Amino acid sequence: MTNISSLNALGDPTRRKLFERLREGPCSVTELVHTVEVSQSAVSQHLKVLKEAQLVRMEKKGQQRIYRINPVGLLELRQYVEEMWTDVFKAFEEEASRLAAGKDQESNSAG
Amino acid sequence: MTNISSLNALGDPTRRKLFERLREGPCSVTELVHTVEVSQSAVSQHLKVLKEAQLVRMEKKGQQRIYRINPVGLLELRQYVEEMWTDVFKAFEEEASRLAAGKDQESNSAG
DNA sequence: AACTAATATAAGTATAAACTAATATATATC
DNA sequence: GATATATATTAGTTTATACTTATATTAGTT
Repeated sequence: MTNISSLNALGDPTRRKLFERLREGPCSVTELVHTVEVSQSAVSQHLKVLKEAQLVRMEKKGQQRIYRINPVGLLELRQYVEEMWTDVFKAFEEEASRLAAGKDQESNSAG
Repeated sequence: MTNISSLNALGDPTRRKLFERLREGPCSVTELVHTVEVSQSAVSQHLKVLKEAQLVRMEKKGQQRIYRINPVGLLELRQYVEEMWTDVFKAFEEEASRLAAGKDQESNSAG
């Protein structure tokens, strides 16, 4: 569970920009290069990372390489976050009712 | 939208471990140090990053500092992912029906 | 086959970030 | 107030990674 590559991949702001550009629709590498301020080489390297995280996939079209979002990685990420969210929400609900019942138990035991 | 600090914070595997430990419940820094294989100093630094991303919050208890998950950052992350997911899902539905309707339009226009 | 366009890969460099050791701070206890 | 415990912060080092330049690959064009 800890080794969730999509989180790692989206940790970088340039990759996030690329990913968010792709959310608008599939496009070529050259187009993607225009959306960020790094070299074509850097973009290709970022795309590789995103691809390995299954956040994007690639399709050949003539000389072009068309990239688009791959739902697999995003789904993985989504499930991770949802699981977290459910747990945290549950924990907070429990704590809230605990506090509502008897708030100053801890301060009593301390002082 | 691109500058989402929770994604950045959870990009690091050590911080993810700490965060996931906290999901099980609040605990002190010393306890957190035991869950990872880095120094106490490193843990404190990671906690600082997580705190700045509003993924955790801290509360004093005697000499101890009790950390727990802060839903704010997680909610932010959740919303980001959900928005992505919705868009991507929609795009894929559209594309699927487009493919079902007339699959070989592109190959016609190319050749 | 030579040439161009689009992209990927390799190699090296620069930068950021994670880490450690040492020290400072805060709280508690004697 | 001295001492111990828990944690934060500082400074410096190491490591990872993002980046660039140059080159290789792949596909299309003449």
